[in-house]
Amino acid sequence: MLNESMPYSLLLTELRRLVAFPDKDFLKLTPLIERIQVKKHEYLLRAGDISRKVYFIEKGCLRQYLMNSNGEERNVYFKVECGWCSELQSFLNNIPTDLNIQSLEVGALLAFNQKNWIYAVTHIPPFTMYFIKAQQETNYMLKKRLGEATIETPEEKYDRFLKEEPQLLLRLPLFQIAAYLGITPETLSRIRKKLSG
Amino acid sequence: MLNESMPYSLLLTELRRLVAFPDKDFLKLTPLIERIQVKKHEYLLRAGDISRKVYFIEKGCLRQYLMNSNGEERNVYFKVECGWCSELQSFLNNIPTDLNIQSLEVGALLAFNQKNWIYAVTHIPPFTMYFIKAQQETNYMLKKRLGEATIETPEEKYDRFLKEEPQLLLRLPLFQIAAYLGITPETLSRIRKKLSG
DNA sequence: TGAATTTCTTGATTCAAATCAAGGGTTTCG
DNA sequence: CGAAACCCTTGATTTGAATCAAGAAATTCA
Repeated sequence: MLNESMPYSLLLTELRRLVAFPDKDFLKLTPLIERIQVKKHEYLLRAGDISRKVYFIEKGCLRQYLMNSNGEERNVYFKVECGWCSELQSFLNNIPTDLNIQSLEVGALLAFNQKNWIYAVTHIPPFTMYFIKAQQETNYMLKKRLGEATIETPEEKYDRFLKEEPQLLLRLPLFQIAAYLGITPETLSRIRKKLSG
Repeated sequence: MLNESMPYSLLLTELRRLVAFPDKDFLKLTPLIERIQVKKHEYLLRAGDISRKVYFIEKGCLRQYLMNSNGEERNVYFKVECGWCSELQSFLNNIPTDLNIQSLEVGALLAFNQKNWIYAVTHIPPFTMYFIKAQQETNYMLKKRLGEATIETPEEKYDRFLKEEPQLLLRLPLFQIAAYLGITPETLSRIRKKLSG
């Protein structure tokens, strides 16, 4: 019986959060995985490149972001321990991406390359089902954030952030949070002052 | 050999856009499908309810939207012929949704209930793979729209809409487009006047 | 440790889009 | 067909957040 002290235990725990994942299937999965160490501020994917890996975070924090022609950035999401970070549009179709993935901390990642990921998703049924459910979660989060992005005031966005993702406040610089909420650092600073004073 | 004049041909065409879909698998799929006629303005899902169906549009136009506590609405997306419309967070987990799905035209839909959909995705491999790819497309679209929602000006948003989804302009009222772009109908009207004059 | 860099705060000002308001046009449907 | 409801446009006004600017604080790393 696989347990929590073994390598890959974080991944197994995450898989079992959404589906029944028999040990025998997990033993088919682990040989497909590569370990990667990342530095703070290291890039894992840059706009214009083709995504070659799907990442699972054992330790650290990644951001996925878009940049417009003026060089302004918007963070699509942050992912931390037990989260996945990928850009499948590019990864699955071998086309250049518009998105960037950057590490914001020293981190430890698990990675699948294209061949191994496609093998896993087509030959390990519980992984397939896990993946569909995980994609669905991301999808739902994005739909909600898209609605909120244009309907909420800066203060409402910050309140929601505090309520829903307070742990991120402790590990991210405020200007990254501003770029996530879609407001300027100055506005964020003023909201925080107002709420504290 | 299945062909384009049969029932469900639109669905088959769409499935084959993303994966190889053998006739024998398609014949396993079609018995799982229900046909639904919808009226203009009919609701297929309301916030607070549990989603019981996944819809494929043969004819018509659906919008998926969020409403805030002031009753203001934001359209997450519009889907037309050959598109899917669903809220899997609710559908797969049997929990109430935050989202609404409404028909904007008289329409003809194909629908899967929960039991049939889960059967299809677990027992018809090409459908599984199709679904992962379709989810990934939605995901990518949402990430891009989320970034654009907070970084672009109203005029840039309308320009992009004209460039990327011009066909929607011809079939939707302008206030629905405004609620999609995240601007007021007045602002949209002024942008259009400026561009035409 | 300390200089250099980066990040955060605060103030003054500007401006674009929201809001408020009202009239004209169009569609719906009894 | 005609009244009612809905949708779109235009104008006047307000306002909240962006921008511009500068200095303080914190962090990085040689």
